Amino acid sequence: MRRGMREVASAAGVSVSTVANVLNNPAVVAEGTRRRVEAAMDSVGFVRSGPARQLRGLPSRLVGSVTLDQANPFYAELNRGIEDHLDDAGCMLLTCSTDLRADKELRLLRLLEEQSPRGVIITPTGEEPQRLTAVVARGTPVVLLDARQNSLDLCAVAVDHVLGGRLAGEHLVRLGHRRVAFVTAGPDIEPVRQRHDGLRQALGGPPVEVRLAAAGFAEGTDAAVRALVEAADPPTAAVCVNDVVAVALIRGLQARGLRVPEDLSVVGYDDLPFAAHVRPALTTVRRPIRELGRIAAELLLDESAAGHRHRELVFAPELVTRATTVRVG
Amino acid sequence: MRRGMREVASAAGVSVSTVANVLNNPAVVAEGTRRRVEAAMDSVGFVRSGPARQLRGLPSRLVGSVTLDQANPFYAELNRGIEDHLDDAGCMLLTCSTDLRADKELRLLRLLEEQSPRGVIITPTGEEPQRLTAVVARGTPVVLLDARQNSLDLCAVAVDHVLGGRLAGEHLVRLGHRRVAFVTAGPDIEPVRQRHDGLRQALGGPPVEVRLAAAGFAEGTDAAVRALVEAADPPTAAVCVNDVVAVALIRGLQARGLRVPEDLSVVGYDDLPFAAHVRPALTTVRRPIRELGRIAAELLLDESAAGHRHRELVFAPELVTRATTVRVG
DNA sequence: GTGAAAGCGCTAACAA
DNA sequence: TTGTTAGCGCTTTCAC
Repeated sequence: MRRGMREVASAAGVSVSTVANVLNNPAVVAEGTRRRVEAAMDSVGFVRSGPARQLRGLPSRLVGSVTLDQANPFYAELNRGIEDHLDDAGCMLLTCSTDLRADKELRLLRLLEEQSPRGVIITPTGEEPQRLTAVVARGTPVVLLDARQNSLDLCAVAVDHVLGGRLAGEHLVRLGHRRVAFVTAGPDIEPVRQRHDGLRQALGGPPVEVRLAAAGFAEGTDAAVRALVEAADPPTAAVCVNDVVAVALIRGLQARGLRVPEDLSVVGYDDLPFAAHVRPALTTVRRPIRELGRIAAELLLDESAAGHRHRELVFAPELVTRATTVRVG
Repeated sequence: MRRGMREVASAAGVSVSTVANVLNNPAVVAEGTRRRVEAAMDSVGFVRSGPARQLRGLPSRLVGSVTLDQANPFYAELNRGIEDHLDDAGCMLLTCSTDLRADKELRLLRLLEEQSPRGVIITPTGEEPQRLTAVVARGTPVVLLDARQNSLDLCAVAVDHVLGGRLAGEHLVRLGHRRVAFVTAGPDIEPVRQRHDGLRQALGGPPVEVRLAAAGFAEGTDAAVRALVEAADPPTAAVCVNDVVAVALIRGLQARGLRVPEDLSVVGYDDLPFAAHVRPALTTVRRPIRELGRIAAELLLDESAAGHRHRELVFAPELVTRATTVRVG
């Protein structure tokens, strides 16, 4: 069934080392022999064995990507960026989703390590790096995504979320908003806290905090929306932790007969492809998602290069003004 | 750096085969020895080598997924379904994107084969199965996704797109529409032709054909939109090849000052998560995307089971009526 | 220019 | 109950 170098060798009437030479050192083999071997490869349907090469200690062509959820459009886009860069290098991407569960992350990292990948790009579920410490100690290169490097010395690709939160806040302040909510869903992981901090800086004080019950498009928004609009001194604007939450919020507001932006201005985060296409079009904070993935892949592949030095790249997000924010009295 | 069974063996003062027994046949090894070996595994940081196991002919834990574009929300969702089922079986997913290019597909299939995966789940770029024939002949299990099985005898997970097109068409006919357009982007691959056929059946005649310049959310819609609305006898409704195209169309219409659904009813396809959240909310044809992925993974893993018989599963899509379609004069 | 041989980490059949 | 051994497909010296 599976034809290897041995089959090629016997079909071409040469030894396996000659076949190996054709593959790895073609200059050294005679023209005619080379042709014969190449023909034999075609006719037997030769497929080089990656596992065997790895066993010999050659660099693996596999790279792991550990995100929160590859179905989430943000991570899907990110993975595509990673894939694009890896593809140029003949490498392939193993994608996995942790669902923000530390135990699943741990298990996935183990599984990944067993494939002896060239490295792993990870959006960590938590800040404590114990899980990663072991992986790093065993020599698997790790690139952090959307997480600042901490005790571990690693390459990292990050976004300045403090700036992102500040951009959103300053925009609203410029429009005259004074009471502003920060709307999240799910746990307060580090990037979320940073956005919160930035927003607070811009407002000169803490925002009103609102938490939706789930991260999905329209799940569990009702209670949060009610809390938001029925507050004693209701906010006039809301900064959301991401575009998905923003859309869920807008939908919840509309369901209660409230208008965006007239009754509440809303700012998203990420500028996912759909952000420009919901109605009203979403004002949001953009980060260059695919580029983030590409750079992460680049850093990872560079780990194996001689004289590699770990680097941390921080991207600056930018405000994209659309139709969900307006000036307030 | 990387600690294997040998290191564990010497740390525990046993032979490698005893370590192997602890791993593969724990019942056979003495309680005390087992504990000693397990302790040694922990202390040296043992990671089992997948490549070495594969070399020995054990089943691979890698599965390839070849889609058009993993950043596309449809395929992202699909891959998540695949991942979920694979994860239960301790397998991992290699995702790659062909961008509908046959040459890239071919190259990716080669790369995948070199990893000797347990199998490959593929949304083929074209109908000619030559590329796949070779893969199948070499013994790699292949499951077709969104493609009917053809000359090759393979497992396949498909959606009845003729029915899908018909559902969209019948809905519009019920609303009194007579002139209906079919709006596509990109090449007419088989699933697209099937939707077209279904629509034609419902209409009792061919739809007006409109092709957007690109598949992206809002790219190149302008000319197509103009052609659509400036036709001598303009259609009153449009069935789109997918939700992304539908949103692009709606946006193009709105940009020209036309209203949906008053000036044109629009039907999408897929019911992607955002479909319910664009405004007006999209009437569309739903298929159970994640489930499709799960089943595909299930079929693939079953290929290695004794007595496996190839199966083709066809899912029926269903119409989801929202706000982009209305009754016409 | 070509081939023989050793060994990567593991498993499985057999020996002790 | 544990150890010895051969070999999976490949690369890499080193001889020829």
